[in-house]
Amino acid sequence: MKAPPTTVLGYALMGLLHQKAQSGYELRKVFATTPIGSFSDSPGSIYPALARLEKRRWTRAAGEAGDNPRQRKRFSLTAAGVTELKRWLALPVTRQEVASSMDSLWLRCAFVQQVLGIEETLRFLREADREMTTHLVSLREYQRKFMSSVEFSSGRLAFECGLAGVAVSLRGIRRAILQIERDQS
Amino acid sequence: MKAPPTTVLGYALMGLLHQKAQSGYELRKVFATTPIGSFSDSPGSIYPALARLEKRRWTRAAGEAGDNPRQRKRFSLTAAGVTELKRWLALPVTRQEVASSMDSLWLRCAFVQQVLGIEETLRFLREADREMTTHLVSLREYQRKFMSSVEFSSGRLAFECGLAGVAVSLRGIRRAILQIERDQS
DNA sequence: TGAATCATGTAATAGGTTACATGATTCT
DNA sequence: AGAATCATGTAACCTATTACATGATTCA
Repeated sequence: MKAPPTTVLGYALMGLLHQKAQSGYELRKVFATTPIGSFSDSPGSIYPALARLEKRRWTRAAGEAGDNPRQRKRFSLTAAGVTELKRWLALPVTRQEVASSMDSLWLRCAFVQQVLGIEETLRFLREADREMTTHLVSLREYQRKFMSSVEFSSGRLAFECGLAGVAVSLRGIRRAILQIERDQS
Repeated sequence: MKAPPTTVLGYALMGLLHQKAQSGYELRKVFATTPIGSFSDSPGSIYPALARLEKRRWTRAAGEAGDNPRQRKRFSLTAAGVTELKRWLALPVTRQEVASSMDSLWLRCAFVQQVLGIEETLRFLREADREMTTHLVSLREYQRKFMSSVEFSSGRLAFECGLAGVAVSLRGIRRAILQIERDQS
């Protein structure tokens, strides 16, 4: 239908810039040295992505000394950038995101509390809970219907690990919900 | 360095064609209706991918009636295709694959036993065990060093779920190894 | 001063996504 | 016959990847 405003990488960069203004090089190091999603740290992905954000006026680059383009730049979110980041984080959790874009969901999960606050986090986690529960049910149904034959068991292993991974994530989310509810009362 | 022979999608198609010769439409339905990886079922991805495989002589298309290009085709693996699939499945499990291409690893896992047999499956699973163990250790080290501060806990949630997911997968793989060893004796 | 690293960028290429197009078959 | 679905394909666009290029800074 309509093209999405930017890519998951774009939102990852915006989330990191929301924490603090940084240079492209520092952002690359985050991707290279921390287990935040699985984004490439290659300059060929980061700098074009930053340029796209700048063209949208969601970020602003401040050259630290003079206007030499080869100088270190400090990127920061604009007000419009913060708005867009918030919009993306507040987007409803869909069945499709849970089924085939868990990386995007985890990324939103990583930023939502800091950017939107605890109320919205709770809403977000409850939505994730609901959608993942549904997804898990349909995975189990599929397993019952089509994976019951013993055939080749490493194929089953792949399926079961995927299923177990979803189940674990769901448990984590439920625990987080309970924790927040406990803290609030 | 050098471009990979084909994409993960290409190997997914080859793995499915190894099970049985199928049409592009049937392959699309597999992606649309089963939880095998998260490949798009759009014709714009499947048919070009099949065409690439055919150009490499890894698959052959047999038109079922006449040579009308709009007729249903039945794709099957050639001998060279089987060789290439086996080569890919036998590739060593690397740290990098475990850290940022688990989808490729699960796909290999799903096909390895059927295509390479039980001996190679055991070797594959043991390699995966080794690399995932190492990865898990480094994740825990990162957690100890940088995630100890309480800061924003939904960020921690994302990290911990990722970590728990790896731990669960690893348990699954170890259980599979034990199962195979038990069956062999 | 020379080497390593910091820091930003570009060019070529290839793959995926969306939307569109087209013909064949099946069902009512 | 008309509608729905089966079935394959193409075109435009965008993004990521790889490799290369270039200048600035730091440190021995």
